[in-house]
Formats: sequence, C-alpha cells, structure tokens
Amino acid sequence: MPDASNAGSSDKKTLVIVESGAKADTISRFLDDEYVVSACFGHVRDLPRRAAERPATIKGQPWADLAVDVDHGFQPYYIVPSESKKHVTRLRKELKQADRVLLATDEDREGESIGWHLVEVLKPKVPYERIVFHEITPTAIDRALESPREIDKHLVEAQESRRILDRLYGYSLSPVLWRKLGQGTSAGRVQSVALRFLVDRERERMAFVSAEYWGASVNFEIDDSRLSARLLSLGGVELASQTSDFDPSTGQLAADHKRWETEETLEGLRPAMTNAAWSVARIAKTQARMRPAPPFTTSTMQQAASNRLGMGSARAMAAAQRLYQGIDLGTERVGLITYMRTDSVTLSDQALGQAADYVKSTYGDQYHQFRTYKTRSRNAQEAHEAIRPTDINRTPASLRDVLDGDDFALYDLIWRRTLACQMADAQVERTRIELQANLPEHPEDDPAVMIANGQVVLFSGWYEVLPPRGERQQLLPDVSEGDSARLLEFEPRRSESQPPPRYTEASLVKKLEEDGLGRPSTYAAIIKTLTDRNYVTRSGRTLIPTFLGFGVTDLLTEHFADLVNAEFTADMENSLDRIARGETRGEEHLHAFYFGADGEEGGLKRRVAEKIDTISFWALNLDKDGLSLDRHGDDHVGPEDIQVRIRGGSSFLRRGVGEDMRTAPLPPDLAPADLTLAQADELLETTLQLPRKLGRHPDYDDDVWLLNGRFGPFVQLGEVVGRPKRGQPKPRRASVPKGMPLPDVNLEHAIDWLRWPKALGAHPETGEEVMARPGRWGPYVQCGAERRNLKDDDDLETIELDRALALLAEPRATRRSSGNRRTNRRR
DNA sequence: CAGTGAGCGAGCTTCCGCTTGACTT
Repeated sequence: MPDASNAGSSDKKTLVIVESGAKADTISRFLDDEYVVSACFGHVRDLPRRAAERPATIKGQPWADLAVDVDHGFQPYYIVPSESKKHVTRLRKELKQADRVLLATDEDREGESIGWHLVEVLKPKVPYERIVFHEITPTAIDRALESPREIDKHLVEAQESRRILDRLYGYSLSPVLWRKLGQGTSAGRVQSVALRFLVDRERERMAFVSAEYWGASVNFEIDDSRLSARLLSLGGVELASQTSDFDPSTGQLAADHKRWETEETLEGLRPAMTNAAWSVARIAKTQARMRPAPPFTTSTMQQAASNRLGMGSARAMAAAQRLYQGIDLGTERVGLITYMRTDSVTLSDQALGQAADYVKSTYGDQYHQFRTYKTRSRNAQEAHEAIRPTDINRTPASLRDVLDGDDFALYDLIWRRTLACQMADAQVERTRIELQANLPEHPEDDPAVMIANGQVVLFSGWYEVLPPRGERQQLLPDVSEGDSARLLEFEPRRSESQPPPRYTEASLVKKLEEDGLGRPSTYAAIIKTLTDRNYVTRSGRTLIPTFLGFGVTDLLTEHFADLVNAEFTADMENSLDRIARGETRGEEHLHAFYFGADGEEGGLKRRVAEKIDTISFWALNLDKDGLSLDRHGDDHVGPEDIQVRIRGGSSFLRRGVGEDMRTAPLPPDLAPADLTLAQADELLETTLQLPRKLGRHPDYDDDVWLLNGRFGPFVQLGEVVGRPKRGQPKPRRASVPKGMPLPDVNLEHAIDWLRWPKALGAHPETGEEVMARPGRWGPYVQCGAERRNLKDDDDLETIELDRALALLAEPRATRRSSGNRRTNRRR
C-alpha cells in the first residue's frame, strides 16, 4: 500500500470518493486510517429538469428550457439537484480534512464524468488524481492505488455530448407530442424506440391470421410397457404441426411439403389406426452436451427473475439492491452480492477460485469446469464484475433465517447461477423412436409414422445446482427395432398457429440490451416511464401498448423516422467513441444533430419548428387491415370511415362526418389488438342505441335516461325533451365517468351521479337555495350568482348550510389569492 | 341530444444515466 503520510506534514488524510455507499463501506475496510472513503451517490450535477431548477441567469433565453446554449458551443448550464446538495456539503467538509483526493468513480463514461463534475463542484485546493478498480478486492484496490492517472477529458466530453444530445432530443420532441396528443406526453432516444418495439409487435399480432390444424396423440403398448407418441406423417408426408408451417398473413399452409389435417380426416382414420399392425421401425440415439449460462448481468438477472421467480424488473432490482447493501452480521455490515447494475460477465479470480473449491469439495472434481466468459452485448462498458455472491460459501441455506421472500429467492438464484457457470457440462442422451404401420383401407396414407421422444441425463454436471425448467421428457421404455406394438388410444388434437408473443418486461429488457438501448441502471426505469405515461398497460407479465402508445409511435415514425430506431443510438455511440478518442469534437456532433450537417435541412431544431404547426390534426384509421396513421385529414373521411382519435391523452372512436357523426369512448383497458371492426361497430352501435331508459328515480318520481352528447355519454333525470325551452329549468344531468362501458351503466350508477347539486337549505336573508356540487375546478357551493370553492378541510359529502354560508360570506378570490392557490396545488 | 363558475394571463409538462434518501413520537 502506498505510503500517504509523506504527502503532507500533518494528520491529514486522503479522501477517496466512490459512487455508491455500500462500495465506500467495503473499500474502507480494506484501507488503513490514512484514507477516508466517501460516496457521492451518483451524479452530483445535471441539467435542470424543470423551470423551477433553472438558474436565474438563463431565464428569458430562447434556449432556457434546454439549459444548453445552442448558439454558443452548446454550453450546458449545470445545477446541483436538491437531492445531491447534502452529499456535496458532506464531501466539502471531508475535503477540508484532506490533503489529497482520489476520484475512484466507476471506470466508464459516466463514472469519468462524475469524477470531473466532482472536481468542478468541490474545486479542491489539494492535489487530486483519478483511480479505477475493476473489482472490489484488496489486491485490486492496492493495484489501483499504485497507478493513479489524470481525468480523461475526451471521455468526459463524450459523456457530455451524450447528455446534451438526450436533452435536445427529449425536450424538442416532447412538446410536439404535447401539442398533438396531450399534456405530459414524452419522447426520448430510448423510451420512444422501446415503445416502438411494443407497437410494431402489436401490429404483427393484429395482422396475424391464425390457422387451425389437427394432429393426434397416441398411446402404445409394447410388451408390458406404455409409450406416448404423436402422429408424425401419413403416406410419407409430415403433418403440419407448428406455427411456422403456416403463413402468418393468410393462415394458409406455407410448408407445401407438409399436409394440413382436419379433425374429420383424422377421425376417419381412427379404425384403420387401431387395427393396423404397428412396429418399432427405428430408434435413433444422440448425445448432447448442455452448457451452463454465463453469470448474471443486470439484464439476464432481470430476465431470470421474471421467468423463474415471476418478479418484475423493478421488484428484482429492489431485492438486488438490498442484497448488495447486505445484512448486519454482528459487528459489521456485509454485502451479499456484488454490484447489481452491470453489463459484465467477468468473475474475479477470487470468485473463480472460491467456486472451484466449493464445487470440488461438494460434488467432486469431475463436476468442476473452469470457464471465463466474454460479453457480447453492444455498448458494454464493463465497469463492474458480473453479479455474484460476494462469498460463494454463504449458501442460501445458511441465510434462510436472515433473508425473506424476494431477497432469499433472488440470492438463491444468483448463487446457483454463479456456481453453475463453473461446473461441467451436463450430458444427455436423446432418443427418438419411430413406429410404423400400413393402413390397408387407406392406401393413399400408407404408411403412417408415429414418433416418441425421450431424454435421459447421463451426467448431471451443472444440473445439480440449477436444474433446467420446462418440458418434461418421458422416460422411454427399453424397446428394440422390430418390436410389435398395439395402439391403445388415438386422440385427434386441435392446435392453432400462434401470433408472435407480446413482450414481457423480461423480453423487452433483453431486446433493449441486444440493440444497445439503455443501460443496466435504466432498464427498470424505461418500463416505468412507459407505464407512467399510459403508453403501456400490464396484463400479468405481458406489456400491451395503448392507443396513446400507438399514437405516439405513429406520429414519431411518420415525422422523425430516422430518430426512432436502434441505429440512431448505434450511430451516436460510434460518434461518442470518436469523441472519446479525441478524433472529433462533441460540439461538431451536436451541431450536426441540432442544426443539420451544413446548416442545411435535417437539423432537429428546424424540423421541429416546421412540424409543430403543420401537423394540424391527428387520428388513426381503423379498417380491416387494422390501425394505421391517418394522412389525409377530415376532408377525406367518408360516412362509414371509423377513426380512433386521441385528445388530451384519452381515446375515442368516431364514425362518419357532419350531422351523422357518432362518437364512442374507448374503454381504457381495451387493447388496440382487440379492437376489430366488429368491436368498433358494437361500441358505436351501443351509443347509437341511446337514449336508453334506465328506470325510475325513487326520489323524484321521474325516469332516468342514458344519452350521448357532444362530450360523450351522460345521464339525465326526466324525459328526453330535446333542447330545453328558454326559462325552463334544465334537467339534472351528469357525465358517465371515463372508461365505463355503456352496457354496464344501470339505474344505481345514475342515481349516484345525479345526487348533485345537493340543496343545503335556504339562505336566511335572500331565501334563495344554497347548493353544493362538484365542478371543473373542484367542489363548490353556490347561492344565486355567488360561488365559492370548498377549502381543503371541507368535504362535499358532509358540508352543511352554516359552513356554506360562511364560505359565501368570504370575499371573492382576488388575483393575489388565486395565485396562492396555484402554489398550493403544486404540492 | 349537455355541461359545471373565475381568472383577463403566465407558467408548466418533457430527456438519459448515475445513485438511494428518510427533518417523527
């Protein structure tokens, strides 16, 4: 360990700054008391997110919302976010006690940048240097301390370019969506591509034409043994038996060398099958070696946690975080796993050695296989190790009493996966038995072949710790070629070709990683963004894009196609690599993106400025081919055309034009793939069948009607009288809540909605009725022309006349006090 | 085939990628 005492005269120390708190704890255990190890907890500076965070100096600038001076070298205006302030304060204090600083942030683009930001914020007067470790082991730390270096300015510049580009992208395109689709919508380099994956897949499913096909499962008796098999071929031609045998767009047979059977033809063969003389025609045995999967990265851990444990990405990451932060073991806190946000499949030498010892002593030498893995994912930065137990000897069983639920299950999985990847291949023998017979009454189908598959494990290898899941393979009886067999059962089985499956959280994360989108720290956050924005709903584990999700994707791909794909990120990464090598300047890259290559067309700024006003209207057309972007506008809408329109984030159906136009709200839980023309017809017809009498109101001696109006369906007390005459009191009315299916609306609902306005009693002076009711800006009370909002403590359900009079006696809200209300509402 | 009253205007939403807070009796 280097001697730090000669760096200064006094008892001052070396301040080592790392990114994570748990890492700081671990490292400080490995260092003597000349070092103080402290955490900055990620980035300490960033571009301001919201207006309230922007520095006063940039307010009023045309680029203030970007917080990037696009006209002067794309200079960013950073702030210390409020969450980071306490960390900065603490680090400043610790810096005063130090005569040297070591920036030990992660060895990747973001880590380099965090180190640089720390220098910018802390402005240390004492010498500082940059060090990196690849693993958190005493030897790795010693090695790191021996080779400090300077901050890599080019790498920092690459990170800044990435950060600024994402800001320009997101904060330029999102406002386009606000204008066209609704407030609070968003676009981003990563989220918009992730959403597009989901929408593209949903369209494939919508275009998919399913095919029904039939096969047969059979049971044989051979000597005294039973054997399950299936019908493979008739007359030397194999039966179509899987989705890929059919054309997904027509539902017709695509594999023309196969036969497409129906229930009738197979039923017709039953007597011949039963009577035929079956015998074992062929036995084929093959041996295979099964290799264990590499150790976990964030992505593969999330996939396995979903597939094996049914945990969503966020839940798995929360459990992993707890395991990483560890448990109290008497005197000290000890982390149970290595860092959980990683793209590396590397294991430290120490871990490899531990695993080898454990496997050899527990299972025997022949079960051990030393293996190292290379990462194959794009853009991997490999600043950490793979995810593994910090001590392989800490078995799941030994932690059963200290870990619960998710934490235990995930630790168990990580432990097994780590061991398995250092164990020998499993060896299996696969057996395929073919039985054959002639069908005398069916010469054209002569002969028929049945097939049975089986598998036995010859050597378990890594299966010992991580048995594979899934298909159970039957144990085949010991038979020989030529043995005769008796067919006991013949059962035709129906199947359907399946559309490509919807993405799950796990499969989306896999796809994102394969395409180089997002980082280990963001996979779970990407999914959260998509659901928070109502672009996606969940059904069990599957992710289903909403109509709004379709709208966002179609609008972006129509007008910004070059930005909404994985290649954009791949190209960006290439540019960032050039910047990191010092071959290009970041400013050049940003300028080309934002202003265009030669100040010509193609710059983002100009494109957004053109689009934001010219896209004047927006809808999806629904026809027999599904949902597609409307490119023509209202003039081209015919009387039978059906559209899905999106306004203010919610979606509704519209058919026809002018007087005959009909609208119907779309239920929020209706998936776009389930919206067929027939379904749309039904929804529109349901509203067309209005008005509908719901029944008698018990308190008013009048009928309650369900009607459809310009703003959607509503209920009304009293006969449908058309437009009320002047001076005539208006009937009681109330909107049907958004998303409520109209067939479900009944009298009880209507009575509940029609409770308002409620009469509280007569005003003591004027004698006018005082009313309470919910309104657009919250509940309020009314007497004559005077109206007042209810206060936070008031409750519409229980408010009484005295309180209402007190509110009405207060002065009207002035401009100033309404300003106060606005600030109140923000909280 | 409808509605539920102001303001007299301004300001707001939004990106990706690092990290996890925690001022109580």
